[in-house]
Amino acid sequence: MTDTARPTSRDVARAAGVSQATVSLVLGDKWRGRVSERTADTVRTAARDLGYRPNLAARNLRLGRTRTALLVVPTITNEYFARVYTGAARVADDHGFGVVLYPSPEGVGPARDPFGSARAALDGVIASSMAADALAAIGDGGLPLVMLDADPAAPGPAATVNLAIADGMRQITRHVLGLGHHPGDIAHLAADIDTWTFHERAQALADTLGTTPPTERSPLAYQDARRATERLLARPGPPPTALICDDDVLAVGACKALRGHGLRVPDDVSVTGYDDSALATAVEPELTTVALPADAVGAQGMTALLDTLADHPATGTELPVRLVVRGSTAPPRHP
Amino acid sequence: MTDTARPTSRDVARAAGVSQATVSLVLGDKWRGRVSERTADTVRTAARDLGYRPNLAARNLRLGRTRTALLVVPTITNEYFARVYTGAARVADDHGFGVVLYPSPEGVGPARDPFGSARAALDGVIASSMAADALAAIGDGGLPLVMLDADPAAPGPAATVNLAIADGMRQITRHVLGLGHHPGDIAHLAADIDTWTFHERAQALADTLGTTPPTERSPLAYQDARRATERLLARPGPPPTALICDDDVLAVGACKALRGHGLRVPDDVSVTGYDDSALATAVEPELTTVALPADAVGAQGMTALLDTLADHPATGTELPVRLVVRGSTAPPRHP
DNA sequence: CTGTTAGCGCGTTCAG
DNA sequence: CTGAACGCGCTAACAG
Repeated sequence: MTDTARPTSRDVARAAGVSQATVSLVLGDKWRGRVSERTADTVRTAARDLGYRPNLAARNLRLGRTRTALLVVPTITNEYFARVYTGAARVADDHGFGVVLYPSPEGVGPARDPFGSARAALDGVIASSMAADALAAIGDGGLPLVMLDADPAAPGPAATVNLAIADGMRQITRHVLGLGHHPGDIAHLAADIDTWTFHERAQALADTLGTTPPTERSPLAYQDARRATERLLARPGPPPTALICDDDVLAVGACKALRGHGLRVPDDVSVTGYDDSALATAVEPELTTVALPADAVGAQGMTALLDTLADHPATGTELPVRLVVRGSTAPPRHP
Repeated sequence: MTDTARPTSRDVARAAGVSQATVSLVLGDKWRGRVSERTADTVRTAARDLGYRPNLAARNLRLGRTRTALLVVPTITNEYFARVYTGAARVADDHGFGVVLYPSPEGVGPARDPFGSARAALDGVIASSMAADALAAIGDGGLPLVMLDADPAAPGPAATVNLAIADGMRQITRHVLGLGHHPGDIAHLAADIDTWTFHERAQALADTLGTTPPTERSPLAYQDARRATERLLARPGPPPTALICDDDVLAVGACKALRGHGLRVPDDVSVTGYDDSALATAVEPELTTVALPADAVGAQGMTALLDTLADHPATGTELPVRLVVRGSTAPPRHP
């Protein structure tokens, strides 16, 4: 009988012999001292018997808010964003909010109308790791916006939650230098993505090395990273003794390419990742990388949005990151 | 100026000097021969100038449908589900629908009120790879339901889209047997998840081997798979010469454990995965596995839901899978 | 303690 | 060809 028309609150009222308003009060849990215990129970029973579910569209229209936030991410195939979502969803749930995930179709580019496609009616938007122009498209929605892992100097968003991306890159670079690698022997496998987070990494790396390292760019996929690494190895001169990668995925692809050229990790070439995804400990050797508190980012982002919605002054935050040393880095063979 | 109240269709009407109805007709693209070209243009201009966006809640309430489907998945940290989503979203978009992703919080267990948490108002639900009892919770919503990768015999859903899971397991098992592995030397690293898809795998494996292999169960995570494999190796008697895993993630964890015990893959032990995720070619050696047409599953699922919504008779489908032979399998050392 | 009333913003009649 | 009027289902005021 799934074809039965859905009962409305009026149906419940009729069945319970009360008015719609009473139903609303009882089911909305605001009847303390306004409706008799017995009447309340009648209403609840009637609702249950009819299988009543409030019509969200009507409720949203009436209340003018939906208790729903949109989380815009560049891609869904990435553990980091899954963890951001988890953190955001947890906080949201604690406040009776829902989170709808919107993977920006163009990857990192301008989100093509998130408000049309993610058809939900929204109270606010959280956007993670988006390019600046994508931000513009989103900011246009007129909704409160919290940016995650994006340029804190950018205008528009009500609040920003950031990671100490540059600090992480400095830490890992110093770790490699500390192992005895010469600045001139270090190369950079960069993500071919035009966002703040990756600009930061390149900048911090160059700053810490005191020079701009040989760099190849690659999309965030194993095969691409492999090819990019091969381009790096094909350059004239001796191969680097250490390869600093913008992401664990790139690092894994790099390891494959190096191995394919008869180079051993970490004996011949040290490799570092960034993110500390599950992948980092799945491969051999395990990756030296930078751990990111992804769920804290999501949680803080949702908290900031909730604060904004409640007219509390939301501000910018920066979360620390942590160097994780594992087996993919070692002193250079010829110190 | 983000604090400006959002303009309504009435505001647009006022600005354009026409009535609300005219605005609705023009913006709804149903004005051919009912509104003058010039008036229509005035309306469109006014709407653009004001930055008008129709209020979804009101529209949904009026129309009684939301053009939104919910896709329920057991976990978001999985490439397979990301691909299912992509396929579903593509088809949905072609039909003016949106897809909201709902990662069932309890993993595979009963989804705790997907209609409350995924606050969107919904026209239908697509659920992938869910346990039977979770299905019950969802089916209760009274919404059209399409099940993906679930027991086709289960009652309830309007339609089912399935993979030839058993066939895939038969193919990969025959491949291993064909390499010369003895049925008694083959072990099974099973997913510790109580769903149809994994029951099928175990059943098909046992059927093809003609016997129930030594089995360890593990959650879908590298570390767990590693420990499970160690338990397998700790069993009395000679180690297996081939290890058939329910998933690529398990296979990768197994490879780590084997290597830790001084066993080489595939020389000492052959290992197989299932899914053909990006991971399968990221590790060394690359995994022999079964490729799943995940986006086709999502696309078919959405098509079936759309058909159901349009009162077309939707039926069950089964999609073929494909064995992919790579470097992780080889003949046993002592044939 | 309970019922009546009004209106959220939209799309769709029906009368002009 | 256009505008006025109605109601989707719900909840917040207010009246009894």
